[in-house]
Amino acid sequence: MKLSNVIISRLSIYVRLLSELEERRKETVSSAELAELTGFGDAQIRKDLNLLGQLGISGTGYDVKHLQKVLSRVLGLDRQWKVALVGVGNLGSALLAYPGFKQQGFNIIAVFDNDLRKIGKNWEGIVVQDVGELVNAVRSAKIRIGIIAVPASEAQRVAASLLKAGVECILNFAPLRIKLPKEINLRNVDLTMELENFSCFLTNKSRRE
Amino acid sequence: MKLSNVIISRLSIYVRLLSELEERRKETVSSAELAELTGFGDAQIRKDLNLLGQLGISGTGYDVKHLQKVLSRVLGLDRQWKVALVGVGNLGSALLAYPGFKQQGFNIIAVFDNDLRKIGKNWEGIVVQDVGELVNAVRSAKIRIGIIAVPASEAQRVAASLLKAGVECILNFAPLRIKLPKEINLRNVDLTMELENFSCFLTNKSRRE
DNA sequence: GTATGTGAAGTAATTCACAGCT
DNA sequence: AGCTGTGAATTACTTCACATAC
Repeated sequence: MKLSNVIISRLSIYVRLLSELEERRKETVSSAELAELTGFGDAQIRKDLNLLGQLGISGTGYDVKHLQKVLSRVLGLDRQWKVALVGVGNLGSALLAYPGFKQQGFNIIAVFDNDLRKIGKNWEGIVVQDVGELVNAVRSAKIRIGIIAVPASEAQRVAASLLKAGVECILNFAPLRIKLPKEINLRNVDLTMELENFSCFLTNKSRRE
Repeated sequence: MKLSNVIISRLSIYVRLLSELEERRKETVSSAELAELTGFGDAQIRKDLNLLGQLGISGTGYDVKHLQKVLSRVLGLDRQWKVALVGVGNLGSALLAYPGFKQQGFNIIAVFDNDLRKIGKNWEGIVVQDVGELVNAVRSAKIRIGIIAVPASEAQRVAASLLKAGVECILNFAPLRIKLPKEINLRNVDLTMELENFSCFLTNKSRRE
């Protein structure tokens, strides 16, 4: 079963919505209701869910509890994941303190920086290690997910270390395109790019008016 | 000229790459070189750039300086944008301290929170205002871009206030799908979703092996 | 010769619309 | 009656391939 990124993104949204519905003791939910809640089309929701098996009941909808269980399993949320974070600047610290990660089973268990003032310090309960120790530390802890929250100038080097350490997935916050072999699952969160989308939108909007 | 989001994202990448090339005193660049640097196809790059006019010179490539100027204008990077930030928790503080925004002309000039301990305090040079003042403050400052960095439970309400205040673009960091009229340019940065993509990837990968 | 601009072909994602199940 | 599952149609995005321009 090969799920594309856009589908996985929607599954993430469904699973969150479902836990909400479950809390509200809702037993079943129809694709039309999910469409209303998410803003996606109802057919799309049925298509997405149908990829995971025949989960729906005609005339009734989907069983909230069951669907949530299936989605959680498919997304790998029924287990714990170890994560390495590189860079404890403003953004890195914020990520480390973000409670949402642990809630979903993502545990940042190793943190690295190259700033001597930070190395050895306790940061949200984790001791910051020298980035020079990254390869060994990440490899021996068998960490498969890495987060890059360092300045752009260092990001490519950090990525190379993570690769060497055997990491399979990298979330990059540095505003540049890292080059990595394509078997690595690389995702970029580029905040400036998001704002540039807005400025482009507003610029062209005004031009039209 | 209607540019889709994927295209705007690529234009953002090009413009950054070009400023790098300009610093290195590179005069011209070909679509093949840009393809090598970005990982996109060369035809795609030519298609993207061609949307902005006939900017290339056959047999030579694109003039770095000129192309950069055109891209900056299209993306609206040749002017200043006022931004409102709602929520000064871990993430909000990190965004406020992030130097990349100001560099690109995005100035966070108003900050809001509902925490009495934060209201009135100076945060990176800006006084935090009560979220109750948001509508008036944002409207009178004519701010068109808003960033939501509050917990999920409050995000929809904050979005409604921003809408009321006349904001046209909203960047949402809360892990839920906000409902807004479609003329608002809403973009979501969902960190948990990114990690869920990884856990899904790793789960299915292991299953295959 | 080298690199652009661009129709045509190919691929992916979404929406439509309805047969068939409960 | 109500809602799913799904081929068919549509739309969006990407890649190919080559005539054209420098």
